[in-house]
Amino acid sequence: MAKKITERSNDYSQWYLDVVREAQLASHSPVRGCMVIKPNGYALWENMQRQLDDMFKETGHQNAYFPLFIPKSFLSKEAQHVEGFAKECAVVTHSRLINTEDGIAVDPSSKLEEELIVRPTSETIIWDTYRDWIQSYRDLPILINQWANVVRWEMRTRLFLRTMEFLWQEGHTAHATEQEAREEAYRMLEVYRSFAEDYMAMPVETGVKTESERFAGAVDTYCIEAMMQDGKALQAGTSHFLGQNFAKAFDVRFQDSDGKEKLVWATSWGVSTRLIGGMIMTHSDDNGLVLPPRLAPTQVVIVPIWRNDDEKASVSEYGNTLFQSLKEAGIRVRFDDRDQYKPGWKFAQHEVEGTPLRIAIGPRDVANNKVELARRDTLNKELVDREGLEQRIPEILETIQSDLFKAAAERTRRQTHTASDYNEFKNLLESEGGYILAHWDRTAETEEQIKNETKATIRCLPLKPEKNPGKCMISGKESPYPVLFARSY
RNA sequence: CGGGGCGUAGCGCAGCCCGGUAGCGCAUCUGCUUUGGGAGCAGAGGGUCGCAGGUUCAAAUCCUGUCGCCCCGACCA
Repeated sequence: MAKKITERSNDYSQWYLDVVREAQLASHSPVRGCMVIKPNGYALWENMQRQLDDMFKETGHQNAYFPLFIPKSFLSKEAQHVEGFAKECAVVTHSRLINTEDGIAVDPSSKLEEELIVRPTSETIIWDTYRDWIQSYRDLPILINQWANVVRWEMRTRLFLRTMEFLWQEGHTAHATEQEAREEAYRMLEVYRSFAEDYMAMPVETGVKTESERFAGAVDTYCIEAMMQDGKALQAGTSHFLGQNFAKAFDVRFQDSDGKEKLVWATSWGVSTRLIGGMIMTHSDDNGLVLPPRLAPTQVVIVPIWRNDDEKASVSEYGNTLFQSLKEAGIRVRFDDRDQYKPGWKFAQHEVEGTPLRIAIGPRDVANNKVELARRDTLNKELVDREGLEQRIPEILETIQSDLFKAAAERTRRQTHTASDYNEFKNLLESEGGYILAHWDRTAETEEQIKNETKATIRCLPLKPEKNPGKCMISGKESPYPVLFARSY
């Protein structure tokens, strides 16, 4: 009778798909690698958007919107950038369809003079535009964000974690000095860290990427990395210090206060619907989705129970009053009084959909002035007084929020290991998975070798490293501090 | 791009080997009884069996081709 969710221990990948389906977050579309984000999933994204957007505004950014299509010539202006994205671009070549005997076909006569790229990211078109916006240091900084969809022609896709089209935000900023741009990149990384930890309840490691993992066209890529329950790491957000690479490529100069003409300094930063995948894999269990209260579309669901019309009348009134009162207290609450479903069905459904807190009320509770509270994260049930719920429930929600974070942080700690030599490294990777801190000589060759031999990559060089110099586990050369390895999504 | 799987009712699937009236569960609709962890009974509606050829008296089933999606590996957020 229970919903068919594969157990995590049995098949983690299938479990993930089952949760996404049963929680009604998204479904596969007829188009390979693309998904339909269903209302439950989109509501979650909207809550993330709202919070992030506030945080961007708080740090001085404004939203704008740039085109979906990018002239092919733009993309080739920055050498590293085009190299990084060339292999995964959707290209628009024609503008018209015609009817033929076999149905519909591309009209050969509608071939575009200049082909258009569906944006994989917007640096190029934005920097082409910024050139016109910037003349003087007085025009700087430019602090812009855009909410958009992007397309990357991926070989292998997974709902939310990697889809060919995904939703994201991309911030693009222009600055007069290197220091200012670097500070911006750090600032936004911190915004991401705080969003991940304080709202998603997902503990993250902050760090800087190695050259091979760096964003194409960036000087430095900073990231937040999160550890999933199956021991694989997820890159959850990135913030790039772009140096003057795009300013050079698009000839974006400004006249500084000293009268000299200079190249502009840049950053870009983004998080995507991938965060939803990360959140699922951070908190959910074999019963389905578990959501942090701060982002849950519905924080509290009230399920009424009755056997006859009299009970229905009294329970409905009791429930409705509670509903109104919680709503006025600013809680995202739903009174699920649908008559076509029985209470047991609703319990199970809200559980699989991850609603953080359930309130059940029946005739007994009405008589005793009580309600039954059930926490989604712990599955604990408790009979409590109706009195004072308006104050108590926000507290419980915050407790759930912080308990989720603590549990995930504790799990991540357990999944973080230290390897003193390569053998131990490989053994840990096979037996435990998770993060492995190990010494590395900072050469691309060693990094490559480890990746080829173990499939583990350097997730990042932690921004706040342990201060214990050592020797690279491969080459034996000096390493100022251990770096973070893991297999990843 | 390799390897595997799948396409049959809204969803999940069986049927295919061995050709012979297209089925099951869930969902939907009607009625009655139910409601503190996914209700029961009775009845009803719903299908170009992915597509195109072929074999045959007869094809979901056999043959050939083709399209698509999913999963696992090589690239990436």
